[in-house]
Amino acid sequence: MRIRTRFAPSPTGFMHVGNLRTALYEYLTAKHEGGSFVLRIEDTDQERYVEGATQVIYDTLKLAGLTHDEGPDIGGDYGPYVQSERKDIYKPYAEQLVKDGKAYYCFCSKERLDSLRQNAPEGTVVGYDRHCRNLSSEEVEANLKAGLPYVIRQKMPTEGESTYTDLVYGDITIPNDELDDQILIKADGFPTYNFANVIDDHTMGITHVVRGSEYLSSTPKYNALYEAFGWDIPTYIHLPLINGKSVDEEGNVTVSKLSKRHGSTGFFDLVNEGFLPKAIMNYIALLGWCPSGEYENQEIFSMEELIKAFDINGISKSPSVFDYDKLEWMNGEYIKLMDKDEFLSNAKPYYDELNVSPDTYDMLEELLKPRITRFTQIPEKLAFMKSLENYDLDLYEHKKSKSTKETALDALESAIPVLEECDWNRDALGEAIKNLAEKKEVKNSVIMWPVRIAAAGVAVTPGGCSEVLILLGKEESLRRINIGLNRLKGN
RNA sequence: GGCCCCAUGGUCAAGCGGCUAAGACGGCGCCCUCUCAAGGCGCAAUCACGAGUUCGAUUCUCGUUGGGGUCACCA
Repeated sequence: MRIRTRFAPSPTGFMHVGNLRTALYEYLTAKHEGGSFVLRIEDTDQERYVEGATQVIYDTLKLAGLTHDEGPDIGGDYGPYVQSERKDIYKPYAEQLVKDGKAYYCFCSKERLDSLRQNAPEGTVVGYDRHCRNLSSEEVEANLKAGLPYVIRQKMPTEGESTYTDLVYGDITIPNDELDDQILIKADGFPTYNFANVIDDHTMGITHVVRGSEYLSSTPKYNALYEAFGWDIPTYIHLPLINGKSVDEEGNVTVSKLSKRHGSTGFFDLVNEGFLPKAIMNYIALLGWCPSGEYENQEIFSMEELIKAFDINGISKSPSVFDYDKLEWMNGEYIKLMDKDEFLSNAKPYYDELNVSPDTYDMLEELLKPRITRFTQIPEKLAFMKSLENYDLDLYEHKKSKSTKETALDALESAIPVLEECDWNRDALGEAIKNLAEKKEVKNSVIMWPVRIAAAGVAVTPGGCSEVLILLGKEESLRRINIGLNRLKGN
């Protein structure tokens, strides 16, 4: 059997990383077996329509590297792939069920349903009371003729229990009296999500339904539908949820569904913060799934490797906490793996902002690669290049480097003429400073420390003395060192 | 509240009756070093609790506790 999975997001304009991980697992489930990955847009909720939201979905999948084989934008043999364009196919199915005595028209008003809920005994939650389940056909006819608004509900069994098998969670059994007579067709004529989902999955030939574990307890409702139509029930793969962790003012740690208060949860929010799509996908692949065999203990995976390594048996049952620190680390790993071109194209916008000389691109890559975990950190790392801040002279004091204000003054004074004569490249600068230190019979650091401080005006710089001087250029470096010298002299 | 699911370090997690209970992130320490990183080496830190099954339970069963999910004319 050729596996077919689908990603069925609703166009809300926002792609939660949890949804994206579901999409990833759907993609991997299909691709690992050489199957098809289908994109379907679930837009049956007309009130929630958001302009341009579908584009966000396409953009996300593209950036994330999840290439769908069928979808609204590329077509396929099972279209249309947008539910609102399929509107007309759902109702006949529902009416068929009514004809078969497996569903019924319900004329209950929203108000009646609300009061039903409000009048429920305290602390309990009640479902629909099946008021219209046994209306006589005359009553139904009359109501329809009178133009009363109606929905179509499915008759659910009221006793016994339902069991199904999930590939991750095993056998799940739910008492049937927990199952409501669910609405299939809404008063606006649109199908409910549940109903459309089943019709679409079946008519699109979906073999494996991969979704979040929040559907675990409502799956029997879906199955009841498959059974009512006499269709095969798909293979279910429910995924553990992704949580976030937060600490309140009193120091209490709480874990709950990943949401904004834990940090960014939108795919594009993360991308805008500097997280690379590949790193995000790699990270969420490992959230709730663990590779085994030859891939055991591997952390960095390309999409191709994920496809090869993916195994449903490795999916865990318990929810996991989204760890931004680990994502940050992984992002840094991806940066380290970049080749020259890729690194530069990512860094270039920030370089341009600082008027970085192309002569220093290679050196900057070398300096920055181990020091950044996101490209957005570049401005902060190179802030010293922008201007010389009015730094504290105590910076010249450094015990380990054996630097004091006195030695610093002397170092700068003697370094200036040397630097003025020096070629402005790494080797020459390094050599010149070493020679100077040798001549003065001091440690290299006695010269390097104050020169770097004078040039940068901050204690922490990416790279050392020579690198800082090169980044600033000869003229600017000497200007700054002279300023440092004057300040040390007390002017 | 009913129902369903889950339970190994701070986090991701391996384990699928017998192990000094992997690995990674984070933390800490050391080395390297003109700063900060990176890198190398090392350390600390986990089987929620209680019964039962068994020669032997992290692993199997039951219960307790804790956590999560779900009970819409939302998807």
